[in-house]
Amino acid sequence: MRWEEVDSQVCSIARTLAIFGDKWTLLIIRDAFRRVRRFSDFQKSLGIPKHRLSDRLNKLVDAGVLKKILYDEKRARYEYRLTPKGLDLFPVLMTFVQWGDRWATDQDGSPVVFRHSSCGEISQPKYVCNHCEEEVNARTFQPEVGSGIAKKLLRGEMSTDDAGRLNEVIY
Amino acid sequence: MRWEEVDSQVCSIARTLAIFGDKWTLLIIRDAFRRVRRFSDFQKSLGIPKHRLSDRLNKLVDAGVLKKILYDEKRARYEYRLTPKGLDLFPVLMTFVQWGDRWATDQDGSPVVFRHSSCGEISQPKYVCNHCEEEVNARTFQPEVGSGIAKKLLRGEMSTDDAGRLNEVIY
DNA sequence: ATTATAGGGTTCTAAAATGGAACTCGTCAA
DNA sequence: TTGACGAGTTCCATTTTAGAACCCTATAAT
Repeated sequence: MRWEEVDSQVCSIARTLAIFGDKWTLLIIRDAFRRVRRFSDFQKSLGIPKHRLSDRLNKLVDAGVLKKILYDEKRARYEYRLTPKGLDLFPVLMTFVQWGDRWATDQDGSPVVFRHSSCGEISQPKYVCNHCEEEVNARTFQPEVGSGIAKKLLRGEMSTDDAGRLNEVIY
Repeated sequence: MRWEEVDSQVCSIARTLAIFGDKWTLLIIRDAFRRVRRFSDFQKSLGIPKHRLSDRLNKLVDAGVLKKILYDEKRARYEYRLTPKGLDLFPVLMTFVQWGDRWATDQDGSPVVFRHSSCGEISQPKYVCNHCEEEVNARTFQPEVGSGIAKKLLRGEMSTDDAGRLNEVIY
């Protein structure tokens, strides 16, 4: 595919990357989770050029990941806040944190740790099957054709070739 | 920060994005999990220009995420395979899949579903606390200064200002 | 009343990243 | 001997980015 077609791929990873697959966007989201809300605060925190930030924020609002909330009517000033769609990125950020903690820190260790307010412990969350609660990994998880592909095959909008290799695949 | 400084940020998200924060890299990783291994197969699968693919594969090898395995001595042909460091990206990809399934599919639903071979069920994995096993979200997870920041504060390599807002933060 | 400042945007140019096509260079198979 | 394959490279046009300067409105300071 060409990059402009990425978001029309029948692949949730590709479609998600179509929104977040650039240098800055996920850092903006990270800051939003840290309660950064205003244009100038994002700019200070990230050091991103203004027009780039402006562009990214608008795209995230268009994508429904952030919403603008008026806080100064006269000057038309807005805060940028996570929508439910944006808040749902929490696991994405946490997997980045965990991977970075394991593979991309210096000798000082994890910059930040997380305390789970429900149990009070410092937690390293894990990714488990919602049926048996066992931790999952690439070897125990096999992809199968889902409705998103199956329906397109039925309607003849996809070739089995495109969908083909799925059942011989690790992940 | 400027982008070149991103990987020196004391932030695991920033450091992870320094490797994967571009259009193609995570799609290459996705394909690697799908057992795509050879240059031409990546190219066919992705439609990425060859020199771009070449560059990305080399960077991933340098980063220790992929390794080259000789499969044809005479012609010096290599396969690209995930290292343990690369395999550890599985949760990252799965969170992308889940977010995309929830927020970026058409009406046909999830393109791909996953069966957990341990229990035999179609699974929607969830992210749980490793102590109490409760599912986590932004509200129940509070960041605290970890050793990576604490040690730098002690050595005077960071200002409390940089570390400051951590304890009033959601995520 | 005048000036300064904050917040948010634009516009311009130079530098970097990207895409597309053509070219190379050993093998291998017909 | 010719053609094709796999894995690159090289060159050039296009797009994306960064950095700086400039603009505009409304409040705050003198």
